[in-house]
Amino acid sequence: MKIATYNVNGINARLPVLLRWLKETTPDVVCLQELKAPQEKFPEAEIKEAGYQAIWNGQKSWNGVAILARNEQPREIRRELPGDVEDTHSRYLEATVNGMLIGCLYLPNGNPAPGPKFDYKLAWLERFKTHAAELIASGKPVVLTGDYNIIPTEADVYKPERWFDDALFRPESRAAYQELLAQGWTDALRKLHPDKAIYTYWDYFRNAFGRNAGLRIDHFLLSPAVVTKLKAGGVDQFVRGWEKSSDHAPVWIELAD
DNA sequence: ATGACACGTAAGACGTGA
Repeated sequence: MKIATYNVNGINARLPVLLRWLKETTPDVVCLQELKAPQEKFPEAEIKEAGYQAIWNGQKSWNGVAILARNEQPREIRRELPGDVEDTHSRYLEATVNGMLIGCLYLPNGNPAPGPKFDYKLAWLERFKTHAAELIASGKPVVLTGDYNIIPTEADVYKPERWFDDALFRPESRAAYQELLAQGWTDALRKLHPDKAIYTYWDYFRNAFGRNAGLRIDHFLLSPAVVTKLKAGGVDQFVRGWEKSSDHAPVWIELAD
């Protein structure tokens, strides 16, 4: 079973790239973030034509998440992160596919920090930690994947000193990520490649991709029942080099059946 | 310190992203 995550930065702007990537790599489950499309503008027909059934949580202009499954209908569990009825951002979607619980998340960016946007990020992280603790306590196989907007360590950024004051790398953000790991979650890509420089995002400016000036901010956190099945994982970096690419690349893991 | 690029919205810049 291959599970992938991809921040598309606009599902309709990215549709040709998305369909090409699906066709070439045929993941079984796909979590998408930054749809940047309202619920009714999701390209359901094209996705279905590609062999995927989908659930999605759209929003006009910003945010938006989706879960796709190949030849299968994802069974929706929830479309909101619990803990704040006032939160209107479409940033979380949860479903079961093949008995596996999949959480698809688009964590707030949080810049500029400090400020209200950073406060929102930290509050979202608190809610996420609470929910993650409940999920891991269930003992079920759970995969929490998406754009975390957190650079976990200095090994996950091309030039750490440039990012110390950024919301993605500030101590509060990194500490929250470590607290998730302390709950018992495993960072799948880091476990598979402990010493490798792995990036999942390269900004559009200054030829960042050509210089490999990247960040690792899209992650897979696995519950213990899933870690035992982990066979492989990586970044489809070649997709970032395509015409009209997102600034993120798809990330994937392969699990034993 | 700034801005470069891309997206959506909406019809010209502007807010946002990371």
